[in-house]
Amino acid sequence: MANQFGVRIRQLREQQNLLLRQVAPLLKMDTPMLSKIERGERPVKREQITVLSEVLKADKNELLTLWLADQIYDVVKDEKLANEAMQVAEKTINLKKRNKK
Amino acid sequence: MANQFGVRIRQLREQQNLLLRQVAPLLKMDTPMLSKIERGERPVKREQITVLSEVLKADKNELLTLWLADQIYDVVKDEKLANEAMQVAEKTINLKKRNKK
DNA sequence: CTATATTTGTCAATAGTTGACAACTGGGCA
DNA sequence: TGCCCAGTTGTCAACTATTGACAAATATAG
Repeated sequence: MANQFGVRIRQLREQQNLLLRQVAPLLKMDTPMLSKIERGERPVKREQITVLSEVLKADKNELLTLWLADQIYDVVKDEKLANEAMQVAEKTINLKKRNKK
Repeated sequence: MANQFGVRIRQLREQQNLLLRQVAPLLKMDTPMLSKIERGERPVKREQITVLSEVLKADKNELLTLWLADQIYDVVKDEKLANEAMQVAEKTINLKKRNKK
């Protein structure tokens, strides 16, 4: 599982000298769970990012971007055609954006 | 569900005047299933792409690229930060590639 | 050794996916 | 009109995967 996200939130948590057991309850999970999330062993839900960014006083967009990048990476990580696929996907994204939808 | 892949295989099938009921059994599925796949209503498994490219005499890499692009698109389609995330993911991909793994 | 922080392993409950089938729609044509 | 035929839609039980929760193990510091 890709994990720039987990690495980053661990970094943020440690910078603020917060313990897993302090942060976990705020996210309504237990300590082992948060540990696993930070190490990318368990997936993070999109909705949890908002709470995380508040608790860790982090920029939500930064975290969201990392989280999305992880999802994307998971899709293509073992693929020879990763770069080609990314290009095609990017084209599609920009096309849809232009069409207001 | 993103569906450049489905659109393309439908196109290929129609170009060759093949019917759903002719192609579906070759892929070990029934007609409704293939119909749904072509319209993006059901996901396609990675392993099915090889068989599909053979049955439809298509370039496997082309189909694989479209399929991957669909997966990527599904991840970011409703995201404001889609482009940023794509950039980050691309960086990661190229980094890992450089590190031989 | 003890206390505290984190990690690992396990598992039942739940949620999601799958393949299969029946039923329906729409078009063509006798 | 009625009957095919190609494709579509809806449903559902069986299966698979994910989840949250907990106990136990490990690691680190005094």
